[in-house]
Amino acid sequence: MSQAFRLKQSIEDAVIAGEFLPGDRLDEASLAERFGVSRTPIREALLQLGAEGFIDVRPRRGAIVSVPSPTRLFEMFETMAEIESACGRLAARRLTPDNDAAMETAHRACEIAAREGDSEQYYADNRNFHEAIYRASRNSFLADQAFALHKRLSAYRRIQLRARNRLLQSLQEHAGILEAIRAGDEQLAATRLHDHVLVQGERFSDMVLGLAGDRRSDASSRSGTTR
Amino acid sequence: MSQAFRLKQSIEDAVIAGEFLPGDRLDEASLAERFGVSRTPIREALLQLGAEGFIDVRPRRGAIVSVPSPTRLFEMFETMAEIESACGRLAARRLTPDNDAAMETAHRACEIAAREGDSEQYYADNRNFHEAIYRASRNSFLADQAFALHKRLSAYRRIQLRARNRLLQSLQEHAGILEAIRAGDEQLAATRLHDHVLVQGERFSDMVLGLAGDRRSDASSRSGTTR
DNA sequence: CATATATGAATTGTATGCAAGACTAGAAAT
DNA sequence: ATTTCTAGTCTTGCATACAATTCATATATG
Repeated sequence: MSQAFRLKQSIEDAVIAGEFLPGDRLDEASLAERFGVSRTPIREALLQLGAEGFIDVRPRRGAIVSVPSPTRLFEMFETMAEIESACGRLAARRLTPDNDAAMETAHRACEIAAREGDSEQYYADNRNFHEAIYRASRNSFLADQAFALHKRLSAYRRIQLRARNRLLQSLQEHAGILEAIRAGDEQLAATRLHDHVLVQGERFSDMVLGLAGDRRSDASSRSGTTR
Repeated sequence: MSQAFRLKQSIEDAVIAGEFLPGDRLDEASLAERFGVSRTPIREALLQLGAEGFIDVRPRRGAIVSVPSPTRLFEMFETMAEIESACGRLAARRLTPDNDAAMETAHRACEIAAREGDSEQYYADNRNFHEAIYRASRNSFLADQAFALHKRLSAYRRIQLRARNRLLQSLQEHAGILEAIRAGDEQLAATRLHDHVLVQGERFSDMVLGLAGDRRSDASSRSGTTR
């Protein structure tokens, strides 16, 4: 599986790098030619990426880079916010000097990139910072989940960071998150991470989602409670 | 992919049903014979299951049903606890009459199974109850993640629920969770769900730690029992 | 002119064959 | 007796071939 594994990584990298955009078709034959292999390991790589949710493999109709609907995208970011919150909560509870130092290093790198306004560099350093938090949760499984989702959202996060002053605001939020984790304040760390990821999207998504069904506008939804 | 997709489902079901125990080898040739297909779709199914974390495909060394270490298992349950907390928090915020009714129905079913001490039935109804909460988060992506992890842990959860009085305690916890969600108390719902899930994890990892040492030999010696 | 249909091209799904790495068992050596 | 080496067998990884389905284009029909 050496071949297929490398291919999976390569294709995933290409998608993350933006070489294939959401909606682009991932044709088995051309990928096979591009990488100089047969279709078999290409298929295996694509199916694995499909299982991870990275791409969309539709039976008999080929694979495309996933195109989440706006609603789905909100949901993904909201989930990311919840998972990062969890990481921050655990990090605040279990912080070790090692993890503290790693976060500090990553934060410093972000600081430099932000000062220089290098959004491409900030994008990379930002990822390292968040990864440091995932690891600081001292739950490698949770960290894996967080990292996987982070990768899936990278295309959209990148766009988000294009805005210039968003860089400095992001950095400031990072400082606040670090502070809360170091203070061992689980609740605060969780809240700040949540807001950092979701910014103001949460209230908006609540609103959007609320349109679908009747919100719990009190009385009516609570009428049939205990019995 | 019709073939491969069915196979993926079948193999996953077999693993969940306990037909293949953790540590068991998933040989391509015998699976191919069993399902009357060639190795190709079998390989594709296995690789997908591997990407989802259900099984462990080691390059050139074949696939086995994952055997998480006690530490890993605890991490998985802790992650499950965090994800379920998140579902509960959102459910408390967004509860609709539909979702409320679905949870109520599932809860009633659990009640009956618990009273009759039917742990196999409770196992199924319990799953429905938790799924109802996932859906009540009104975040289908989060719900998908929750359900996927729930499936991965099913083998361990099932064993856990064997303990008789655990059924009644579990039911009581369910009631408390429902109450908190209906009251719109996000924090309480999250805490109660967290504890509900993590208690299972802790109990189980205690159990695993108790018989830790033989691991593999234990799994293989039980492979003929099937129930 | 629009819609429906049919035919050919392109693409995916599965089977098979072969090469290469991993496992097993037995012999040799300490 | 234990360990190391080696030969043979078994399993996986990849390529190729063929079958089945979808897609595209052109033609026919109202």
